[in-house]
Amino acid sequence: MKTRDRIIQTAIDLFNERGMYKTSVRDISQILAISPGNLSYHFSRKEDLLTAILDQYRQQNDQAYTGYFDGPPGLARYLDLVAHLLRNAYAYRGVFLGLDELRSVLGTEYDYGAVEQKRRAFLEIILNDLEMVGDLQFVQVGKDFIIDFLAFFQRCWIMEAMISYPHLGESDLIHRYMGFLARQFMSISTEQGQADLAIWL
Amino acid sequence: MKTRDRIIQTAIDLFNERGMYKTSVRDISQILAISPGNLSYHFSRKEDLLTAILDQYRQQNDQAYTGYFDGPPGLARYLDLVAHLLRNAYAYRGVFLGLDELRSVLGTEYDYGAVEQKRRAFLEIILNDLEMVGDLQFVQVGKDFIIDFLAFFQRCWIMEAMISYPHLGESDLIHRYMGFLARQFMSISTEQGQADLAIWL
DNA sequence: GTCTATATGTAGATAGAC
DNA sequence: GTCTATCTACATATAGAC
Repeated sequence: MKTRDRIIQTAIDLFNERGMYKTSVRDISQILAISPGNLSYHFSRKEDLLTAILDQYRQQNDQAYTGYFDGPPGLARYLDLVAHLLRNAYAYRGVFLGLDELRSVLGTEYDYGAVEQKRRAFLEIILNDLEMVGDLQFVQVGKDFIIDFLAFFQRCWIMEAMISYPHLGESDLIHRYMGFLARQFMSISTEQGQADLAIWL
Repeated sequence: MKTRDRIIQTAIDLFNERGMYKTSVRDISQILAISPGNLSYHFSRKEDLLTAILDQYRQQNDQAYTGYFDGPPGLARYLDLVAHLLRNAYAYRGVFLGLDELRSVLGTEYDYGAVEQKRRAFLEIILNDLEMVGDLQFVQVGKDFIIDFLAFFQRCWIMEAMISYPHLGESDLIHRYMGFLARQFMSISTEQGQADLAIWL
């Protein structure tokens, strides 16, 4: 494993354990038994390291989406996709809790607006498909609202999870928040769709 | 105004403008034209300052709740309460974005679990009352889910707002997120209740 | 590419004079 | 209460050996 990748992985681990705020680049280099200067060679600024981590996260999410679109649309498969996305976010939770430091990167190096747009575009396609195959129906609750809800949920659940349930592990959190999501979907699911929700309730 | 209170107010302002991460105690003392040592006299650690700010925020929220409970229950009055709470959160947005630093305080000095419990207890009373007076009905969507939703929404909206819509001002954000909330309430409102939602849609 | 050594600027925090 | 002076730790940057 290349030093660059080992730095990224160790940074993710430490960010998750202690938080970005309490993790110095010295801590990272110390655990890796490399010099701070060496770390500086690979990532001249802490923000560059952050950007690299975000890129890796985004890549994993893209793969998850691609996997979904490779198969037939269906509520069960979509919920599996979301669970996959939640697990990805959990793996990078330390970064998302460091919002304050993150913002400076999101504003400049990272085109967050584009990511946001893509996510909403995907959601619209997915929901349309699920309506088409008869799993969802948007009579009482509108499609636009559900897109807003899903965007909100996917972006923020990990923060609430770490604040409100810091003692829970990954699987408990996934179960809790997928259950939350499933209950929201109850209001827009057909009878056929509701069958797919059952395992998450 | 006492120096202590001036420190708190200046800190809130700077946290909102630049974020906690990029605001040093030196910055605060410089704007106030006092020495860093003097600031340390009032708040020996930056975390103590954070705790004081959180206390003030919590006090303002408590007042808002008290104001609601002083009058008759009703969906319109409840939505006004939420709008009030959102405005409070906006006023302290810098602190909430500093989640990473916040966590160390929440875990130790600040009994966040108790605050959380109280909030959920309030929500249950409020929703029961609104059901009683005929504004809400929990047939398709359960009361427990709505409590989870409201707790999630109130805790996280400001973070999504600052990430996704950093260019919007207070009133635009309040309008947007109250609209989001109102659309969720559509699914649990009686005809009588829906009249109260109209102004937020 | 990787490392040591080192330098600079800034952070939070403390000690002691007034 | 307020100040100056100072301590320690950190992020960041650079020079130069291997």
